[in-house]
Amino acid sequence: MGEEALDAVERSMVRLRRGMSRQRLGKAAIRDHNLPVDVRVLHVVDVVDEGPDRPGEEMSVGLVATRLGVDASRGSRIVAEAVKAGYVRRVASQEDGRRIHLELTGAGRSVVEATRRTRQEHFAKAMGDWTDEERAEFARLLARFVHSYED
Amino acid sequence: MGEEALDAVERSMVRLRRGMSRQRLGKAAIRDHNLPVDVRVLHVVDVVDEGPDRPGEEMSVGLVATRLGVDASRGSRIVAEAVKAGYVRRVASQEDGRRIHLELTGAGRSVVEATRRTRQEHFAKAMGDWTDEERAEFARLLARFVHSYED
DNA sequence: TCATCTATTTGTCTGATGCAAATGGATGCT
DNA sequence: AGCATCCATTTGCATCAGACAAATAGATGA
Repeated sequence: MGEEALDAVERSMVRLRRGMSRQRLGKAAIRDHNLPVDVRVLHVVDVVDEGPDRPGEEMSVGLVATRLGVDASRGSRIVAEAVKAGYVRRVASQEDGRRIHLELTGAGRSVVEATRRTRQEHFAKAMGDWTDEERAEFARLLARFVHSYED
Repeated sequence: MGEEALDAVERSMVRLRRGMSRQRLGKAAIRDHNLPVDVRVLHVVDVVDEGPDRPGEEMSVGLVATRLGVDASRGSRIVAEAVKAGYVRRVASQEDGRRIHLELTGAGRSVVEATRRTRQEHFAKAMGDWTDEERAEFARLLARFVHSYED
């Protein structure tokens, strides 16, 4: 049942993953493309923008680390970079002195919007000759897939 | 036009990418999960299994490097690992002494099949409650997406 | 107050990776 | 033929990401 589809999805996913990880830009590329900052910083900005898992919760260094799939210490350093770059601000929790809320700064918000727009253009090009129905269906199925996949 | 769909796709892709790169298994995980070899070796095996870009062409170290999105030197080293692990064999080209063909060994082929099966089960679980039509449609659109995306 | 727990930071070591130089065969020109 | 040049691959070297473990610091409960 759906053997072919499964096979096709698997092959596509392998290639997609490769295509994505190929985008890791080194320092040289960053200089050449005149990017504002390191890509890792952008990841942090994205994560902070996504907000906490549940309402009431606050963005923390630990949560960023979890989302990025890295060690807490690595998370700490990456967040420090983002802060130094001026895209993320640390706000001390009033309730728990160990905890630190992370917020986007104005600059951070612009970066989020800019990168999101860029990515969207990129994807829009990939789906250039699709019908609206196909785009909508793909968006729906992909979201569902990602949701299940994250377990 | 399709603004929402585009936004949804973009967000899903960001998360998917994170989920995928999170799977990078360290040495410890390999030991714990009792994996046969390093994950990088598996990537090489996958690439070699996919075969060359065009018929007539042969798998080379350089092509593997390109597919993996790494430097030629890195490619060379990773291929060397795969060879050492016994999954890939170097075959000297009879036409061009500089060139080396890469082939899967029997063990390499088994690894490809095993990992492919594992991944399929993984994805099958993620699409467990989908209809056959949805799976087929997703497979179709995803393949199309990946194809365009690889430019 | 002390013990313990948790979030974050810092110290340190390993390994991935890129860049540049070296190697070695192929090809073309004189 | 001899030589210059080119290209695929390999090797030397330096850098940076990232994990593990220890240190810090506030919170909480006995």
